[in-house]
Amino acid sequence: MAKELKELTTRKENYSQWYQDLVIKADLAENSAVRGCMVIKPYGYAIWENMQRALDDMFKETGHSNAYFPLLIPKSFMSREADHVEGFAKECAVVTHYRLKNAPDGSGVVVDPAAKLEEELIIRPTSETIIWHTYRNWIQSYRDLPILINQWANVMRWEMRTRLFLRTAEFLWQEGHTAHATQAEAEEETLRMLGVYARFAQDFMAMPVIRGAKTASERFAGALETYCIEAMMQDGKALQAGTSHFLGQNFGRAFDVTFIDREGKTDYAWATSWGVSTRLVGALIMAHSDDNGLVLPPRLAPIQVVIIPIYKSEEQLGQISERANAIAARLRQMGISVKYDDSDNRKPGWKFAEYELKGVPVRLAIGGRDMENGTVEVMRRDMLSKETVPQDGIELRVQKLLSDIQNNIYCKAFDFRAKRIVNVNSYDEFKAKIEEGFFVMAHWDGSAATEEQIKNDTKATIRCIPFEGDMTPGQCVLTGQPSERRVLFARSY
RNA sequence: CGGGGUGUAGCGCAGUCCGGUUAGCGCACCUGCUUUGGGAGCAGGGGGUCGCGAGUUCGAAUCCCGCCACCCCGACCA
Repeated sequence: MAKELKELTTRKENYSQWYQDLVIKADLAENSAVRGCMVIKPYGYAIWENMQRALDDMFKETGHSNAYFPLLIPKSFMSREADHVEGFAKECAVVTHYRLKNAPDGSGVVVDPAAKLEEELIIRPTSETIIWHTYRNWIQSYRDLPILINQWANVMRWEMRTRLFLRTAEFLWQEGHTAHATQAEAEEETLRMLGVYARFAQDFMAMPVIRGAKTASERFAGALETYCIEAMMQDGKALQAGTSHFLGQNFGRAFDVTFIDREGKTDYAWATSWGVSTRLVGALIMAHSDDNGLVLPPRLAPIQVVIIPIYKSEEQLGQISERANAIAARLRQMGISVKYDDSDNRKPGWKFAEYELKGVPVRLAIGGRDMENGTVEVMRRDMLSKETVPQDGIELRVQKLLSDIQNNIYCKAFDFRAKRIVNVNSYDEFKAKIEEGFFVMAHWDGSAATEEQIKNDTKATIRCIPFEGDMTPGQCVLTGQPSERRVLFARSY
C-alpha cells in the first residue's frame, strides 16, 4: 500500500479521523482560518460542480427556475414564524454594524459604535423568510401560482462542532421554495422533489437511500411534514442526504401571502421547501471510499479516465504521448473527461497511487511493452483490478467499463447496507445492534418521550418512518405499547 | 459550554520531564547525475519571531505566571 496512506488511520480504527484525513489528503478541502468554515479546493469543488449540474438539470426537467435572494435577512423576519425562529435562533450569525474605523489608540480597526444598525441583519441560515416576504408581492391570483423557484447559495449556521463537508458553519447548497394554490399540489411537489433527490443519490452518487418521513421532533422548524432520504455510511451511521418539507400555509400566513382562487375567495398560499448541500460530497466519500482513498462514481468524477505513460527516454515518451493523446481525443469526443499525465517530476508508481487516492475510476497505462504489442493496461478503481487489452477498440471498452463501475459501486453500497439492516423485537437486541452499527427497524409507540428515552439510552434516533417496508403492526421496543409499523433507527452524523 | 490534547520550516513530527555548543529528523522544494511496468537512489543546497506576552536565570523551545489558537470526545444540527 502507498506510503502516505499508511499514515492514515484505518477505517475501522477511527472512522471519522480517517474521513477527515482522506478529505485533506485527496485535496478536496481544508479547514480555514475562520472558525468552522471550510476552504473547498479545486478538486473537491469540481465534484460539487458535477453534482450541481446534474441536480440543476433535474430541477429544470421538473419545471423549476433559478433565482437569487439576499444573504442578509432583517431580524424581524425571523420571528414571524414561531417554530422557525425557535429552530434557528440559536445558531444565527448577526450583523450589527456597517462600518469600521481606526482605533483612537492606533491599535488597528474597531467597530464604529456610531454605525450601529437600527435593525440587525441575520446571515441567512435558510431563506424561507426573505423569500416569502418577497413572494407576497408576486402573488395575487391563483394564476400567479405555482411559483417554482430554486436558489443556489451559501448559508451560515453557527454550529458548535464542525466537520469538513458534513457540518460546516458556512455551506453551499440549493434551496427550492415553491408556492402553490392548493394543499394537494404542494404535497405532491414535496414528494416529487424528494423523489428527485432519491434518484440523484442512486443514479449519480451510486448511493442507495431510504425515503421516509421525519417524526414530529425531527421536523424542519416551521414544517408540517419533513421528508428525507437517509443513507448508510461505511461505519453504519446514517447521514441525512436531503430533505423536502411541506410547509402548509405557515409561511403564507406569517408573511401574509394571499391569493384569490378560482371561486373568488381569498386564501393563503401553500409552501414547500427542499434542499441538498455540500454535505453530499461528504456522503459520497463516506459511502464508497476504501483504504486506498476515494472511490468516485464515474458520473460525478471530475476526471473519469487518467492516462499514464511509462517511458525510459524522451523519445519513447514522444511516441507514447502521440498514441495516448489520440486515445484521449477519442474518449473526449464521447464526452468522457480524460487527463493525460505526462508530468516528468513523478514516477508512474507515484501517479498510480495518487489517482487511486483521488478516486479516478479508470486508469490507462501505456509503456514500451504496450507500444510493441499494441496494448494498454486498464485498471478499474472500484475493484483495483488490472488487465491488458488491445488499444484497438479501447474507447468503447472504457465507456462500458465506466458504466459497469457506476453500477458496481451502487451494488456494493446496496449489499453493504442490506447486510446491516435488521428487524429487532427486544430492547436488548436493539441496543446490541445499534452498538454494532446497524440500521435497526423497530416498533415505536409514536410518542416523543419514547423517542427521547431511546436516544438518551443508545444515541440512536429515528431517522425516518420509511415509505416502504414492513407495514405490520406490533409492540414498541421500549414500552410495549401498540405500534402501527416499524420505523428506522440509527446513530447518525 | 464541559472533559482531554496539541502548538517547533510549506506539511508531519522529535527535542520539553532533568535549562547549557550553531534547534533536529522525515516528506516537500531547488541543483546535478543515475533512474522510470506500483509512492526511485545518491550527492549537494535553501528555508525557523520554537503560538503570543510577561517573568526566573549568566543562559529558556525546555522552568513559573497570564493569554491565544487549533484538534479530539460530549451537548446542538443539512
